[in-house]
Amino acid sequence: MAEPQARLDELIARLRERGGRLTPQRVAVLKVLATSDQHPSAEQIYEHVKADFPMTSLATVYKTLALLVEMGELLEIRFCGDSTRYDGRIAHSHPHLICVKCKKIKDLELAPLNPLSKEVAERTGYCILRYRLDFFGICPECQEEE
Amino acid sequence: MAEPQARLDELIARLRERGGRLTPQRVAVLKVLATSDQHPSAEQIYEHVKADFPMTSLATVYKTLALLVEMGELLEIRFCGDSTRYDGRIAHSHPHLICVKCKKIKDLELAPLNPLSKEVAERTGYCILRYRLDFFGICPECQEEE
DNA sequence: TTATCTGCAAACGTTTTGCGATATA
DNA sequence: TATATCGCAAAACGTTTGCAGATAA
Repeated sequence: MAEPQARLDELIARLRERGGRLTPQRVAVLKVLATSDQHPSAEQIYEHVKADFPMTSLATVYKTLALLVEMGELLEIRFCGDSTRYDGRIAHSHPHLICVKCKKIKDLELAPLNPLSKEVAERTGYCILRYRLDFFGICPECQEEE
Repeated sequence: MAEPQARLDELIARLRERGGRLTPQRVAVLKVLATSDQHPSAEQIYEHVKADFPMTSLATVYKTLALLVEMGELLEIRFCGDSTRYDGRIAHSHPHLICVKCKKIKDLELAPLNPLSKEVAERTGYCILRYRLDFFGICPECQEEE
């Protein structure tokens, strides 16, 4: 869990290193990603960005997200029936806890699976790039509502 | 890894128990699911089914898949940028190994994560329903091509 | 016989694209 | 100034839906 400001600075630095331009729209997207622990969708990011930057388009949000994913600075979380959610605060593989009712996504602190990744690589001959570990369930709040 | 025929019989039995009708289109879909270890997409299932059943529609394939998912007899595997893939042979949560180049999906035999699920449930108060553990990498064949 | 299921075609939501206009470096 | 990036609107894509007709039980 990087500090939002530190993470924002990091994202800006990475983009600059890459020779990318720092347009206000992009910085606004980066700010949302570095700040939010809600694992927002593209649409949600767009809504946030529009709040203090009304002339931004959804297409630009998507283009920025695609760029960051390609740079390895953004994790995509896609699960069935819903739009892709993004984790820009922690860029390395880590487990998530997803509520199937309210669609809330939380980061989970667990022992990293890197040793397991290594074992899988050795056993299968695959070059493992990343993993996804997601637990699907019902959060305490949604359990109460039932 | 259930025997294809046994798994097919099982799927048919479950559908019958549920009061569902065994139309030829449905049985053809079940057959593909019980037989294939390729984790096919809806489109791929449709192509297979059309081979010996040309008057089937893609909508019917989707409807049958949705029914089986709801029954808990089919696992959906969705990853970014691609269509949903289905695992009808092993219905309980289990890890997969996905090649990001050729999109091949293989079942992985690992110690089950049920103890970990339990730990997560206790620590978070969530009621855990299932999990997904997917390793993304490049398979030996695709590594050679590079 | 009748409720479930089918095929069709249109609708849907998300994401991507092509373009001429704009603004960063 | 040059070119990366922008907003727009249209297209693409996978998936779902409504409905009239067909069919399994």
